[in-house]
Amino acid sequence: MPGPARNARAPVKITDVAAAAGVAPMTVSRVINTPDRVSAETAARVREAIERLGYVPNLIAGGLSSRRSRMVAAIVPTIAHPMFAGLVQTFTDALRQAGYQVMLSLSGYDEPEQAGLIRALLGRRPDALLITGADHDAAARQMLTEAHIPVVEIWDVSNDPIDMLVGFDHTQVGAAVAAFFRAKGHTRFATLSADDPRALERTEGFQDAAQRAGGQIIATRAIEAPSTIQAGRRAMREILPMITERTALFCSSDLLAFGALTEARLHGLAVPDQLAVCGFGNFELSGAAEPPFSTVHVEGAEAGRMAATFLLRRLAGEPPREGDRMQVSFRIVERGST
Amino acid sequence: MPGPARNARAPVKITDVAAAAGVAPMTVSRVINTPDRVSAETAARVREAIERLGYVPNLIAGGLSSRRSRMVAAIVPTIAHPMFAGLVQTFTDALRQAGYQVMLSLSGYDEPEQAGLIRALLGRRPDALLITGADHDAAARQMLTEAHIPVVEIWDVSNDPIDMLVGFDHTQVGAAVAAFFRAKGHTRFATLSADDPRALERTEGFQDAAQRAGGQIIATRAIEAPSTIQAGRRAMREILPMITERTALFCSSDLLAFGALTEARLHGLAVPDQLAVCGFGNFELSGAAEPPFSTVHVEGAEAGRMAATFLLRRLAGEPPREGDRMQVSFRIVERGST
DNA sequence: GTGAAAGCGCTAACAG
DNA sequence: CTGTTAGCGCTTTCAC
Repeated sequence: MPGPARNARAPVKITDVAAAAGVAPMTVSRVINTPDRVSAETAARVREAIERLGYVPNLIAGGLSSRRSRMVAAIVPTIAHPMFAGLVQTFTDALRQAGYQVMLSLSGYDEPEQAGLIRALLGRRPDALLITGADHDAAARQMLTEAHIPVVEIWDVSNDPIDMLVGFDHTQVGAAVAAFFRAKGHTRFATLSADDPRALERTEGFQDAAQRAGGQIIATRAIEAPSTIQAGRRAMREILPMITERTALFCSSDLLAFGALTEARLHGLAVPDQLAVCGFGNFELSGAAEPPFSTVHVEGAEAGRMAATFLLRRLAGEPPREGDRMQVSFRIVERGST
Repeated sequence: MPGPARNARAPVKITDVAAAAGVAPMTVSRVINTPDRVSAETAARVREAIERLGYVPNLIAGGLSSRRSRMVAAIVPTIAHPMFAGLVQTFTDALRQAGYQVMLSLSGYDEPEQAGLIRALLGRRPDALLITGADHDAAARQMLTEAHIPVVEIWDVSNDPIDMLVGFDHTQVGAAVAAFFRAKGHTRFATLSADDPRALERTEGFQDAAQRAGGQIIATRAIEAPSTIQAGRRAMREILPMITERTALFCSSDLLAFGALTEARLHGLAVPDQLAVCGFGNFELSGAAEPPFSTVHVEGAEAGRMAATFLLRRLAGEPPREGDRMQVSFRIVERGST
């Protein structure tokens, strides 16, 4: 047992600062947390002592006492994805400015461990929690509910959210792309998709809308999440033989779309005349590649900001309200591959 | 199976479980932390109570008492970068398996806030800390030292590390690329670089080695970090006029390299005959783009794993040792753009 | 194998 | 404006 045996150099604590400044510990606490309740001179003396001793307040102890950890837990599948990376950045920035620290956890795309992860995070008593997706198993949902903290679900919609929600309907995204293609006269459609729940929703939304509009699905491929360029190329090679006439392809990620386009070009397919392609995500790649390609843009950064705003509002003591369910907007960015 | 409904808003604590199981709180604690010191029957009874009440131990309280938070802080500039995303993933996974939670913080590329960030993290009393880079200002360095916890610096080398180190010499990377180009008979060189410290080191290492070998630097551009494809394209357009003869270009990131190659192709430059290009990072893009391009591969995932191993060793009570300074290996992956 | 007492370092709540 | 008194929920230590 490696316990804390080595107390040769004890860390500075609030009583040390208090003694050095000739005040009570509580006064030191006030200087740090509610400076306006302390006289200027006292505050100056205390600050000098803090500085001199290199005091770093123990937020663990403070959190236990105040029952506010000033931490917010965030669960996202991955950060390797520009989509989530951007969202996490803005979310984190917004919360940091309000004095909260974000505990980020990566859940990956297999969700069996989800409940365990949530348990581990709740053990740290975060003041609030953000979680990706709106479809959690019973155990996870129960823990989240019983934690009695503000929770925001992102990146999806749900007719039965746990608490707050900032997302969009992936089915609608797929349908919008199908409508976009239809308006350009397409009747033959294909899809390349990762197999995570939300990518599949987009794909199904696309297929359903395309078929309802009288179109034909001539090929579909689902690859194991996460999406990669190489997976896009491989999948495209498989469906290439089926593309004998003018076809419109929807990919659940820009990485897949880029891979598909690369492969299509190698095989001499004319884009967009023989093959029209639309991706999802509006990664830098989609606009910076040559030629650039069409994609669906989602306001991920805005979603991160909104999620933070919702949580902060509740953390400030405001009651839940209607507007706590927000649709994140998306739009199709047309770039010549369609 | 979730048990009887408990609508009481007060969270379940260890004393509730103890009462329900008819034991002392200490016994509940043992069942959770040192199960082998409790009789099987008692343990079973306690576990049943834990389950039934939905008890989630308060790690904040436990941490305060045991002086071990079971948290490890990690500071990286960004996660939008595949390099760091991979490193963070393996680091996090390795620590989670050992029962530690990683507090991830994004520092961005402007390092004035560095000390403030470190202070905020240390306030949570992490048991250990990982930080990117080896060049910290005096205040940051002092806090890190006085925290008396294991610290590992990554992604760089230093002749004066704070504690442990897992990195590589960016100057050497640049020099290796220069030698590689020289061996192919190049004498005219150019560079595209981000302006963060380590990218600049790689670039300078390249330039110095190229010149010492009798080569000539005909063009250099530094763009503001972080690197993007678009920035690579813009910078490439600027230096295109100077590429009148066979030239070898080193880019501090694969994103810049991809942008440069895209632009070069648009302008009809023959690759690699008129322009040879080598990137850095071995992002998926470098191997999956068509044509694929040469780059420097760094064992980032391995670095994350090693950093975790070093920290865990020390957290297990082992004393510091020599091997705590590790060179991460790199190699040039040749792919036809050179 | 189990329990009782005594804090961990800080802040809420209440004086003065 | 400042200080005092009690804990926060858990684990350490030591007793049985």
